[in-house]
Amino acid sequence: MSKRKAPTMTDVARLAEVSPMTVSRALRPGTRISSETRRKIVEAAETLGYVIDTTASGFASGRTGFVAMTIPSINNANFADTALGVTEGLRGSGLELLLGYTNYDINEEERLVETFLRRRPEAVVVTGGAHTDRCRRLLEAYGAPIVETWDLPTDPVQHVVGFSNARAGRIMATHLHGHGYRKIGFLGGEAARDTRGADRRRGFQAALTEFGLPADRVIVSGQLPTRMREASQMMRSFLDRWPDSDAVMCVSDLAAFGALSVALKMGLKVPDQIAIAGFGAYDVAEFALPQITTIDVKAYDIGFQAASIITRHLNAQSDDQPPEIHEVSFTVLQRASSLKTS
Amino acid sequence: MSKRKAPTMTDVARLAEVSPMTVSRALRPGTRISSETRRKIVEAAETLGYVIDTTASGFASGRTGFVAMTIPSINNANFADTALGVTEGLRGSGLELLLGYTNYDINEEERLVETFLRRRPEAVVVTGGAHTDRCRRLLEAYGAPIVETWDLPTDPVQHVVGFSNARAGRIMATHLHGHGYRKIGFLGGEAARDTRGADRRRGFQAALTEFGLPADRVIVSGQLPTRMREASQMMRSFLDRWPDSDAVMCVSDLAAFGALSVALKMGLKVPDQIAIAGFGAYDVAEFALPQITTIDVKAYDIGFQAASIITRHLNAQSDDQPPEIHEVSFTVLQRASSLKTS
DNA sequence: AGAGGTTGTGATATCGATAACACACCCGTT
DNA sequence: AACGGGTGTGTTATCGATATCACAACCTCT
Repeated sequence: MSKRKAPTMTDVARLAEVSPMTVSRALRPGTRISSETRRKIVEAAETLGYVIDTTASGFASGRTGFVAMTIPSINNANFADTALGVTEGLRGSGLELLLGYTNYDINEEERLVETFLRRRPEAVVVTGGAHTDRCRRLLEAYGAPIVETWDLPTDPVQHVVGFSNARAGRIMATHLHGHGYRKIGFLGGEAARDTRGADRRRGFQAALTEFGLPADRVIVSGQLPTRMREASQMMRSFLDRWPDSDAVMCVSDLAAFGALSVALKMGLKVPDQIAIAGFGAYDVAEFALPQITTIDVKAYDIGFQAASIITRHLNAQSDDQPPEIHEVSFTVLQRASSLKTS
Repeated sequence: MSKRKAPTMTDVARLAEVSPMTVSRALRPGTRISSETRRKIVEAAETLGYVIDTTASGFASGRTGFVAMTIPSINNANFADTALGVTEGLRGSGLELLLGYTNYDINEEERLVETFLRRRPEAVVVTGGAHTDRCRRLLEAYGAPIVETWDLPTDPVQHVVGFSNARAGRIMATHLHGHGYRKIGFLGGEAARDTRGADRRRGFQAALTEFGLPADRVIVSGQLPTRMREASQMMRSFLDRWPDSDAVMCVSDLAAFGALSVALKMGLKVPDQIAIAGFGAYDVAEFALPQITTIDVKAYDIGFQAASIITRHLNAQSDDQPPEIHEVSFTVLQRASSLKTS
């Protein structure tokens, strides 16, 4: 607790009777040093309680040893899986992952990205393809690999690992239509902040229109993220306004669970009177009664591929690698909540 | 494209036709500089997409401007709330929060703490009071405020903001006993890794014993964290082994939901045939049918108080402030899952 | 024996910012 | 006119480590 100063490499060097440069080598792998000298130095370092200062070493080597990642919400199983994929994909590269969350707000994202860039990460992973102009400029001016995830932006900053959210919405509409549902709605997908959810909604609506169905049964909440609480209120409004509806897709499984809860409390039979579908393959969709139909995105793979792009580009000799665009797959998990029993 | 270097202060200085020192002043508050010069410099910085390098500035100024925090799991609503509390509590102090997760593993925690200390954080917040010996030594030797949270360690490293998990378990046992349940079990609370969950379990068991009830109906899984999937399997084992049980507390609400799902699927009436209780006041406990009885911990407050301890001690003149121990409150939310209808 | 290579170590410059000092200028006061 | 004090800017040294080059000592091969 005292303000005594931490020992430096020079202190260690003095004690071991070598130059600071030799200490530096002794504490790193892959350097040429005699084992006797190294032993002496490691012993001196232990004696002094010396721990290397990455502020200084990163400064001198030009390497900070970390990758920055922004996600909309800390507490989200999908993004947590992607973060896990990045972490494991970076293993062995000497890079670690630092996370920050944006609360689904691109202004907050801009602030966060700037904060991260101040620490000079060796690469940046962001969620989504929508950014403030300034955030985009910062990313473009920053001389390191940038990966956008969970989306397929039409005009990417650099690398992309994602999927088409619009197509995911479209596929769920097709599933519901194929199982005989005709009065179909959507909960969530606020356009200004949850751009990926909004893309799913628009793809969903477009498909309904193509099937000759009306696509106006939509409830969008200003409250983000749309989770159980928000969705349960939205479901009440939805059933109030369009009581004859026979199916509803929700922007996420959490929302779907909130909607399911309301439907059951109101005495509706799911899926015979109303079908409910979600997105994201959360645990809660699997353990709900009935189980909730959802879309399983390879969230872990998104992160893992992002990490592999990063390590590949950081190791590349050439300065001028082209950006990579990876599309990941997703699958519909058809479950009881959207499969009529009769 | 990826190896282009990020712009430096000297680049900005050149463009704005001033010295680097003047740029440094222009980008910091509380420095003397003419507003015209500042305007010119800020404009040049924007043009270049320049953001200050805290590696270098921290190096020169001896301040790193961040607080490190370790949490067991990224995807956990309670810890996310605590992290949010820290973030907001630090607002205005010029400090930001960097998070790392330990996956409920104190060895991983040690590794993570060491990694953080290399970056010289101005304070460290950890979850829980159980650490490896070496981790403890590192924290004690590090000359900055340390806060342990979510627990009341008998021998704290320094500051503490937490509550007694044993007492939480005890209170839930009292609640179940008070509502007429007598054959009561517990799911979860693995001792080696989830020490806080284990404390809740032990407090729970101790209370049962005091009521003259057997306290051996316990299923502990080695799989961590104990969430819906793990808990559903544990619940099957539990009901298989003690089919006459009339109540069960689970280590968390996620586990409780998994257990509820199994009970309902097996045709058991909740709460009349079996009561189910959780911990943590997750959304899923509120939206489940029936709603799940749980304990609401002031997770946000834990973080906020930790932040206020940190800022207070960093600003203190004296070197020798005593450690602070804050106990936060929690409340039982009595819900349908443990309130017999007859 | 001499050329050529390898190994282990040291000396020096440097990374990007800021602290500390220096200084020129302007203003109001005596 | 001389002085004191504030203001805005530049110069220099420095934080703790590493990249790079230099070099001595030793080895191997012809």
